[in-house]
Amino acid sequence: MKKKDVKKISSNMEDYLEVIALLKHKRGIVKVTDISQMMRVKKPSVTGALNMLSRYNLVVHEPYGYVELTLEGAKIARETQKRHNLLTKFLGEVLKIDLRIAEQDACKIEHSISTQTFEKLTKFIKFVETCPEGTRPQWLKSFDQYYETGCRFNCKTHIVKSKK
Amino acid sequence: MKKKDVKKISSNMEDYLEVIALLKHKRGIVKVTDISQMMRVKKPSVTGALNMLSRYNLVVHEPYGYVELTLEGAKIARETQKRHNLLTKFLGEVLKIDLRIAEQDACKIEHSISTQTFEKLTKFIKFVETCPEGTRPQWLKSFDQYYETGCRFNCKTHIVKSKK
DNA sequence: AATTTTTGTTAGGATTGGCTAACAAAAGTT
DNA sequence: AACTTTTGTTAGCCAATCCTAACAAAAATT
Repeated sequence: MKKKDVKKISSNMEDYLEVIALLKHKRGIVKVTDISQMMRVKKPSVTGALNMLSRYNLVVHEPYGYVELTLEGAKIARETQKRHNLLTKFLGEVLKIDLRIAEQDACKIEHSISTQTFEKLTKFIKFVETCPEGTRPQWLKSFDQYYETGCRFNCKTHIVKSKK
Repeated sequence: MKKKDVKKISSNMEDYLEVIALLKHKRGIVKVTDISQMMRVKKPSVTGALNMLSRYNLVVHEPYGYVELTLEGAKIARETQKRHNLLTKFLGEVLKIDLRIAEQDACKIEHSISTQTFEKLTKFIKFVETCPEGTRPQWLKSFDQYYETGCRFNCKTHIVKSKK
């Protein structure tokens, strides 16, 4: 099956898969009620979503039984979570957005970013995290200050000074 | 009317408003066919969307007439475009994502970012653009290299070297 | 002015996704 | 075992979007 033939599922379905994976991980079993609570939708909506996910072969779900992800479903869930975590990290750690808001934004943006953006951003965060200067690179601290005060210290000047 | 009372419109409606504003700006008048082409939907879909936007008082549209944005509609369109441009800039100029892809991503993400993220990112870009080192700050060049080669030159070392 | 072409609307249908009310099944209690 | 509570499904409804086919209005042509 070529890439072009893979029917893309909706953001919504991605969200369901993500939640199912999370519950599976946290509790071992996945029940309609739990999904319902976590997704903040009523139970019939969950039943409906599960039917659709079953049609796409992304979950296995016998009526009144537990919910299981298929391999394909688990894969999509993992990928979605990866995007989610990446974005949360970028917004939270790099930009220092409030965690709650970073989470909310990540939750929505996660369905929209291209592979290329995902990869660039991954590298970018790695670039920030592996900075030899310590936890937070100088230039980012400089940005923090710029954001707070509207002023900036010149990177070069600063470093030269610190060597005195 | 308090903020909480403002009924939020869908991403879709935001897109229509954005396109209408764009056409208004480019051609002076806005016709169903143009919207249809730019949105890549059929004309009946446009008629439908315009009816909905009219109900929300975001456009004025007499049957068979031109389309006009109301003040409120224009405001939403402007804000959406601002988010769009910001994201395109960030992805394109900072991360150097291919322009086409940056555009596509921006187009989707623009509907999802919080005010806080918008503002932080705005400052971030300003921080990058007003860098005293020239067009592209040293740390970003360093990232470019890191992305290309997987290796990084130490910022301090580099600067010290360049002073010899 | 009559005809043709273009443009826009209506009517009717599909899909996704959510809801309530009512019922059925499973689990827990006495 | 019988009853109650919890859990899950079905049925039926609504809204947002999109579509096609058919029609109506406006614009352009002859």
